Amino acid sequence: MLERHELETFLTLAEELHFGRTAERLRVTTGRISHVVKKLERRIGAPLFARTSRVVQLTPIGRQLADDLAPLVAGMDEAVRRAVEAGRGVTGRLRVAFLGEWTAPALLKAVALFAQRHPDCQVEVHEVQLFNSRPSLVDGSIDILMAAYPFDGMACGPALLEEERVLAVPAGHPLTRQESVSLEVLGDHPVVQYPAVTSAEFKRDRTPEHTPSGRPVPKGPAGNTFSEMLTLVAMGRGVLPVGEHTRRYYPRPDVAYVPIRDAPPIRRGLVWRESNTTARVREFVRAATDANVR
Amino acid sequence: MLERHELETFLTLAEELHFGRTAERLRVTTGRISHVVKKLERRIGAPLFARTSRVVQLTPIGRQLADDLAPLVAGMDEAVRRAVEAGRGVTGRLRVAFLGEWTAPALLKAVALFAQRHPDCQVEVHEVQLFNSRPSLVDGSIDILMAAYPFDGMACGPALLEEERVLAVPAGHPLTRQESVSLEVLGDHPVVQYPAVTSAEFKRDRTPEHTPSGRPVPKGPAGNTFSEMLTLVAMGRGVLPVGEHTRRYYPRPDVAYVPIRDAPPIRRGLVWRESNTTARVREFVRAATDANVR
DNA sequence: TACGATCGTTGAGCCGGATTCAACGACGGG
DNA sequence: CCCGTCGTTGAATCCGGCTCAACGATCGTA
Repeated sequence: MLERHELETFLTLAEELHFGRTAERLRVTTGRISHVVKKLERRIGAPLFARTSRVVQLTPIGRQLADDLAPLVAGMDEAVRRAVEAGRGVTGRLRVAFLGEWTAPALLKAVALFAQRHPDCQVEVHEVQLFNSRPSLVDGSIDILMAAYPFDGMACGPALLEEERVLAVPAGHPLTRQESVSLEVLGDHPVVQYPAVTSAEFKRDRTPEHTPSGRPVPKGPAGNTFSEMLTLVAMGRGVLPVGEHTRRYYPRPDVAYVPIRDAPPIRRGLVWRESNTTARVREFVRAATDANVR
Repeated sequence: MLERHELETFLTLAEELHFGRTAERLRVTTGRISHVVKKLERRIGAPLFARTSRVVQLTPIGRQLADDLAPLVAGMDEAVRRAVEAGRGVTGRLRVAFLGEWTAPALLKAVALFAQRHPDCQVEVHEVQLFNSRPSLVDGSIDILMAAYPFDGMACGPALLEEERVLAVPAGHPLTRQESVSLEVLGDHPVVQYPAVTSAEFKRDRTPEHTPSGRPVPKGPAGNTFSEMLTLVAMGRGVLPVGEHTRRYYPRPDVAYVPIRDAPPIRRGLVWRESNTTARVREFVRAATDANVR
């Protein structure tokens, strides 16, 4: 296998047939060209160029080699160019998705800014559900997802949305008489569980196994979708800490919400497959940050 | 354009999917692999491998690049291999030729030894004439020629045959009464000239323009072939210094030969195009030397 | 014919990047 | 919980890519 500089030197000299011009094109000295060609010829075992101080020409072996190598080198350049375009270029297509329609506005602001900055890159906006959000990222059917943190095993950008947590309880539940509750109350009621497809880390964040003081939290039944989980709450099968947006976006007469005073806010932002960290993705995250963080 | 070590590192890792084995195969440390891959990824602008400390896999961009590059690199290796085979290998076909049948035995001894040493290389023996000897070498229709020195612009091996010079004169010429003559006598008689196709250096060696003492040598007519030149001598149009083999191989009753006492011997050996210095050629020259020089 | 201009060659020497080395962090399994 | 396996990281080292300057060969020109 030849070194890059050997390939470049040989092919350029084969094209120019002149040491001076070859050296100039490659930004080196003629001495370098001479050395490299000589070493190549020693390696091949025969002269590649027939040269006097007046004229340089390819020998038959040299011509054969040049004809063989030129298209291969061009192909390599093209392959690398394509890879760089895929990785560094901000063109082509970018598929972004949201999970829960109430997060769509923030995503659309990001899309607008990104589209303005990169008119050559086509953006598709999709919606995914809880059950297919991770598979969509893993199989590449979407590039970026606006989702709630934590989102295990994915790269994530800065938080774009924050909201306080509230406790969903059945309408008329005794807790509704309080202004706010502490996380400690989770030790006193079964807590509805997220479905198995969500990550352990996510579940620990939303439905902890212990209260701040260390008491175990009784596990209630699990739902397959968020609506199903709220229905379980309405049925009196348990309580569920949720974001306060739920008040507005899931208005149900059979469920009431009580602020949780000592829980950190829920953060949301963009997540994507680590191995899909292309310039497109980085640029979209930057646009989302610029558009949503004042 | 990627460096050779980048190509090798990337493709080997894409094959092994394991830093340790890749490092072992390439005889470097794993740190090196890590550095090179990281630099490549910085250049491409996106991850090429998705790696944890347990598993290494290609990203889509990495797979695309590997699939693109692998056949090109294989093609380059193959092209270089072919060139090395043409330059360094002693196989294929070698065309050797003699000029003047009396030199054939020395050439055939060389052919025999070469064929014994390199049974995989087919040798063809041809005969050329004065007028087409140089063109045959230049256009590649023969690789090596057994010829008299000097042979301008060609590479040559060690002298294989030496012979004393004699002066060809018309039968009954006054010089035939002498045991030997000096080169000085060339100043006293027209000298038959070699044809224009022969090189200036060769003509200076055979038909000098000045005697050793500096007197000019009168130029006689030129012949197109050696027989023609001897005929001019027979016709009394001039004299001609020749090798003593002429006595035996051109026995003519109308030409006599007188030894020249102060001329260096005529040397013959193998000549070939400088740009055709392949291993085949070098090996044939070596065989010829071994077979003919005691 | 001597001179200058143009070109490729050569060998010594310098410098930067290729490579190593050793310490470190991450992850799974017994 | 510790240990073994793996990949990462940054400083140190060293080799080879490259320059530089002198040289030789060749051709046009005064």
